[in-house]
Amino acid sequence: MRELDKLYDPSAVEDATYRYWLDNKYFHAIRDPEKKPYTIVIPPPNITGQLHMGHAMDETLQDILIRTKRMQGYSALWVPGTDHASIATEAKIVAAMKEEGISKADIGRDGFLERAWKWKEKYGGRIIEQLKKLGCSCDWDREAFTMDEHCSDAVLEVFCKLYDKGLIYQGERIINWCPNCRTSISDAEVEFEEQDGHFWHIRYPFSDGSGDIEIATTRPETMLGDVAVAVNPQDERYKDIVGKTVILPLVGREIPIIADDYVEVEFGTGMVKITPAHDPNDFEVGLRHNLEIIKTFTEDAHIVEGFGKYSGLDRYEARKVIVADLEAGGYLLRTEDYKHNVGTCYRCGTTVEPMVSKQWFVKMEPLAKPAIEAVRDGRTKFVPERFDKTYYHWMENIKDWCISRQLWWGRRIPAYYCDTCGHTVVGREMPKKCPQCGGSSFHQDEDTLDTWFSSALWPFSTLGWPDTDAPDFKYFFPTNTLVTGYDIIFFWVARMIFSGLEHTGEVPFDTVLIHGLVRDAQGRKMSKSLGNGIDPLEVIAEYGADALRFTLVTGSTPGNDIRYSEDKVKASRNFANKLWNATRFVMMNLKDELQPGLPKELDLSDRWVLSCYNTLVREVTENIDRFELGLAAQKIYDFIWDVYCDWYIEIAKVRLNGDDAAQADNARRVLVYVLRGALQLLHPFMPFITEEIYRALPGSGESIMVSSWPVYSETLNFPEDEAGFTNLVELIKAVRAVRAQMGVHPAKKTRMFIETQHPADFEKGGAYLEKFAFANAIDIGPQFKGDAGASVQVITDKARAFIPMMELVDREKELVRLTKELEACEKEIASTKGKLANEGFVAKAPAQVVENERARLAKAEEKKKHIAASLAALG
RNA sequence: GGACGGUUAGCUCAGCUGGUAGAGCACCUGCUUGACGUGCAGGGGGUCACAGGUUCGAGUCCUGUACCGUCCACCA
Repeated sequence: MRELDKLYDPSAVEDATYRYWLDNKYFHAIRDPEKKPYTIVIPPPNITGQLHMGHAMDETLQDILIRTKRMQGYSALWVPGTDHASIATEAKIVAAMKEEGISKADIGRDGFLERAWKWKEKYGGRIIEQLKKLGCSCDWDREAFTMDEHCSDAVLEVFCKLYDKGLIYQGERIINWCPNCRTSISDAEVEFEEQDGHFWHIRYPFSDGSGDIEIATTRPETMLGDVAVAVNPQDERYKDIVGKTVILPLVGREIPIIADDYVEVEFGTGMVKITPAHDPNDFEVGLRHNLEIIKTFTEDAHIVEGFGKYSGLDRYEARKVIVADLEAGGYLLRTEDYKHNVGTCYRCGTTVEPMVSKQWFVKMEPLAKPAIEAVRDGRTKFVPERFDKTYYHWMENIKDWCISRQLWWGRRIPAYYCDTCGHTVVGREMPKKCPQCGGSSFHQDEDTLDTWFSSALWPFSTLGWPDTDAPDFKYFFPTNTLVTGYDIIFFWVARMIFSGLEHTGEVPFDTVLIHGLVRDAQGRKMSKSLGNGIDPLEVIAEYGADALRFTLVTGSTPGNDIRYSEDKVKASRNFANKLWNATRFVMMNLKDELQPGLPKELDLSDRWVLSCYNTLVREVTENIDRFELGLAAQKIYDFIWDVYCDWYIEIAKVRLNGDDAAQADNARRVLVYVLRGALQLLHPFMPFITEEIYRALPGSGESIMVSSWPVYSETLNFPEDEAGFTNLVELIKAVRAVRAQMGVHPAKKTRMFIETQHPADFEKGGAYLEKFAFANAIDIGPQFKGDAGASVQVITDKARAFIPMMELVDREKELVRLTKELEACEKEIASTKGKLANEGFVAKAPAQVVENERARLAKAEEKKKHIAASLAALG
C-alpha cells in the first residue's frame, strides 16, 4: 500500500495492478486435467465500437463470474475477441471514403478490402484496451476475431457442410433490402417503427367498362408493379367480380381480380392490390396464383426504366407524382391519415424496401427443432427463465435465414459459377473443372455472409473447431455461461444454439445469463442521437473502475433494465473509500510480527464477527451460483460497512488500545482474517482495490486473483455467541437512542447499573459498554437498589439499564416515553399471542416458524415486565 | 392482435423456494469520536397499483382490472 492517504485514489492503482496481473499471466487459462474447466466466450464487440455502458455491464457480469470460478479452483477461461461487423464497418468506411470523395467503385474490391483491414488494425484494438480499463480478466493470448484465419475456416466448413446437406440454398425470394446500405438484410435486422402516413383510396376501372372498384393503399408508388387485385373468396360482396379484369390506372395494364384467403374482409375496402415484387405477402399470393413479378425499384429505391416519366424518380418523389397524377386523372377517391408500421434497417434506420432477389438462405426448420428441444429439456437454461418464451416463440415461427449480403467486408460466399455453363459449385476452394460441362473457368459469388453467420460459431470457432481434436476445443467446450442482453437473443443466442447442436452435436453453453439495458437517469435508452450516453471511461477516470462495476451490479436483478445515475457511482466510490480506510486503520494498528490465522482464544465479539462472516461466505457463494450477483454484492457491502466497520472495528479498538498485549494481538489477527476473507468475496466485484489491499495485508499470497475462494466452515459457526452479542448491541442501541432523544452530549459519561437475569453476556461485554454506552462505571446485578425515579431507564428484553442523570430526568417525559414503549410491546404481544392462539397456525406452520413466534412472544413479555417495573418505579 | 416485464419510503431500486417490509440517495437532529465528514450516532417516512381468490399466514402464489414499458406479428 502506498502512503496511507485518507482518500482512495483508483487512478493511482488500477493501471499498475492490471499490468501486474498481465505480467503474471493470471488471466491465461491452462488446460489442467486436475481441474474442471469453466468457460465464457465474450460477446464480441464490433471493431467499430467504443465501450458503452451496455458493454460495461455485460463485461462486468462476465468478469465477476470468471473471477469467482477461477478462485474456486476451476480452470477458468474467458475468451475475448471482436466482430468484423460487416454492415456497420463497411458503412463507416464508405462514409469515411465519401469525405475523401472516393467511392467503392473507384477503388474496387481489393482496394476496398485493403482499406478495411487497415481500419480494423487502427480501431479494432481500441475497444480491447477499453475492456482492460474495466479490469476484465480475459485470456488475451486467446484473443480472436471473426474474420481471422481460424474463424474463417470454421465459416467455410459450416457453409459447405450445410450446403451439402441441402440446408443452404440459393433462390429468388422476397427479402428485405436496405437502399442505403445497398444490401439485403435478414428479417431479424428489420426494426418496425410506427409512422404517420396516408391511406389512398384509388379507383381501378373494369376493363369491360362495367364500372370500377376501390382499393386502398399506403404505398401508391408500388402500383406500377401491380399484377392483380385480390379479394377474399368468402366475401359475398365481390363473389361475382372474381375473374374479371381491371385496368391499372396510369400504366394501362390489364390485371385480373383473384380470390385469396390472405385478404381480410373487414379491412379497408376488402380489396388488395397485389405487388409481388415489393411486398412479402403479395409475393406469397403471387406464388399461389402464379403471377408475374414486376420489379419497379432499383437497388437505391428509384423507379426502374420502362415506366416513362416515373423512371428514375426516388420512391418518395414517385409517390408524390403518382398521387398527383391519380388525382388529375380522377382516380383518387380520397385520402385518409393513417398510422402504420414501417420496416427500417437496424443499422442505418432507412426504410427497408422488400425486393425479390437472388440470395442465399439457410433452411431453418430442421435446425430450429433440436434447438428448441435443447432448451425445453434444460440442456441450456435461460436466466431469468422467462426468456425461454421469447426464444421458443421466435424459433417456432422462424423463417429461412437470408445470409448473403451485397457487401465486400466479410467472409465471401464460397460459391463458384462456371463461366461456360453457369453451373454452381460450392466448395472450400475454386474448382478446377466444371462437373457439368468440363469448363475450367469460374468466378466466385460476389456476396459476403451475414456477420451473424460467423458470430453463430463463436463458442467453438474460437476454441479450435472445426478441428475437433484441438486441445482447447476438447477441454473447454461446451462453454458454461453466456452473458448477454435480451436485445440480441435472436441475432446471436438462438443462432449459436442451433449452430452448436448442428456442428458439434452439443449445446454451446449450459446457461444464458440475460441482463437488461443501462438507461439514463430519466429511464431513457442511452443513444447517440439523444446524446444522453455516458462514457464508461470517463466514469472510470473520475470514480474508478471498481465503483462503476459495483454500481452496475448492485440494485439490479437479472433481465431487468437499470438506470445509471452518478449518485449511485458516488455511493459505490464511497464504499471503496470506506474499505480503504478500514484497511488503513487495520494496517496502522499492526505490529511488526503478526501470527497467521486465527488466535486460539476468541472473545465474544470475535466469535460474533466470525460467525457473521461465515454466514456471509455461505450466502454469497450461493447467490453467485444462482447468478444473483446484485444480492451477493449487497450482502458484502452490508457486512463490510455495518458489521465489520461500524461494529467490529469500533469494538476491537478497546482491546487494541488496552493494556493486554495478548488480547490486542488476538484482535489484530481476527481483524486481518476477516478483512482478508471479505476482500476475497468482494474481489470479483471490485478487483482493483481488493487486490491492492490484499497484497498489503501480512500473510497474503502473491495475488488475490489466484487465492482460494473462502468456504463455509462449521468451526466458525457460533450461534450462541451471535445471540449473546446481539443482546449487548441491543442495549447499546437503546442507550444511544434514549440519550440522543434526550439530547445528552456524547462527552457526558455516566454511571450505569444493569439489572439482568443474564449477567454473563453483559459481563463479557463490560468494556464495550463503557465505550459505546458512554458509561464510566458499570455495575451488573439481579436488582437495582438505587433511586429508579432519579435514573433514566433503558429497557431491552434481556436487561434494564439505570443511568443516574437526575438533572435530566423529567418524570413526566419519562412516563410518556416508557408508556409508548409499553404500548409497542403490548402490540407485539397481542400479535404473537394471536398467531399462537390460532390452531391452524400451530398445527400447520413449520415447527421452526412456530418456535420463532414463541421466542418472540417470550422476548416481548420479558421486556414488558421490565417496562412495567420501570413505570412502577417512576410512581 | 400475441407475449413478457414493471407498479414497494420523496427519488432509484432490492426483497431467493409464502413466515416480524429493506438499502442507497434525499430529509431532520446531534457529533472537531485518534481509519474514514466520500464519515459516526440517532430519527421521520410504506393499507407493497387496485379487486377478488388460495392459505393458519400473501409484497411473494392464482385470476381479473388499470396505468407505464418492452418484444413479436404486420391489416394492403
